[in-house]
Amino acid sequence: MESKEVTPDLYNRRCGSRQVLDRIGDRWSVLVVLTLAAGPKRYGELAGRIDGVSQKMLTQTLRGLERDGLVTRTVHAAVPLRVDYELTGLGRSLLTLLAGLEAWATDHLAEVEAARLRYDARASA
Amino acid sequence: MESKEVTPDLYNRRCGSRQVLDRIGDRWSVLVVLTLAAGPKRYGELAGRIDGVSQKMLTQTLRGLERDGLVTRTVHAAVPLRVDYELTGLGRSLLTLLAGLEAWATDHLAEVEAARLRYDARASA
DNA sequence: CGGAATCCCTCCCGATACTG
DNA sequence: CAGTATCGGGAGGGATTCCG
Repeated sequence: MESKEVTPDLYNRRCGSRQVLDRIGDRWSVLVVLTLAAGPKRYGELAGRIDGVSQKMLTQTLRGLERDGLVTRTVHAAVPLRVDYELTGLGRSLLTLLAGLEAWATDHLAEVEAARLRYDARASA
Repeated sequence: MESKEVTPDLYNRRCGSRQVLDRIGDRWSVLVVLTLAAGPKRYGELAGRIDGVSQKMLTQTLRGLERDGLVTRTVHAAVPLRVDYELTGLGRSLLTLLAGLEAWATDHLAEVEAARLRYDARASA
């Protein structure tokens, strides 16, 4: 039998918690979840809001989030077709943390950029 | 002049905050920072602790973190060579958030896995 | 011990075209 | 409008070898 109750080990690549982290680490997942923070959005709205994402990656990301129970996908049988995506309770619980990351990125952007300049100056010296 | 105070837009791929998020989103960066939470660690200690990371990726990740001002690299001129890595103040400020992610991954692992089973069952039906 | 450099291959992702 | 299918380039990342 495979190990199980050995304290979820993020550092073990076979541990599920590592896989969860991998999804969070996905470039687009974070942006999609944050975009859905304000409420349900249509596919096209997401595509328009998130700069640089291809339709393929957006679909793939949404499927992954849906599979993990973070978003729901609702098809409205109309013409033209309409599909809404919305955060689940689980998704919203993650949203809190991701919003924290967004805030951190914004708040410390200047420090990070300053550090980069310093580092690059040294490297070229 | 380039724009500046226009509210950093995470969704714009050219915005620096997006680049910061990309680094956070890096698979190994998160694990390295979390590993350094307990205090300074040698290169070899990091390599041994983080399952699945190659020496190349570990070095590359550490360079990136150092460049962004999240960790410091200290060389002790001894034989054999000894190099310590340690979180900076900036790194520790991020650590708080990452620890939150780790906790989330652990706490909601079961829910995510359950959601996956449900999704996969539907998909194959 | 802690890297740097090289080779090489996978698979991520974007662009395009087609379907319901 | 909201996808699926397919193809191809390129970067990411592993294994190996050599250096200080």
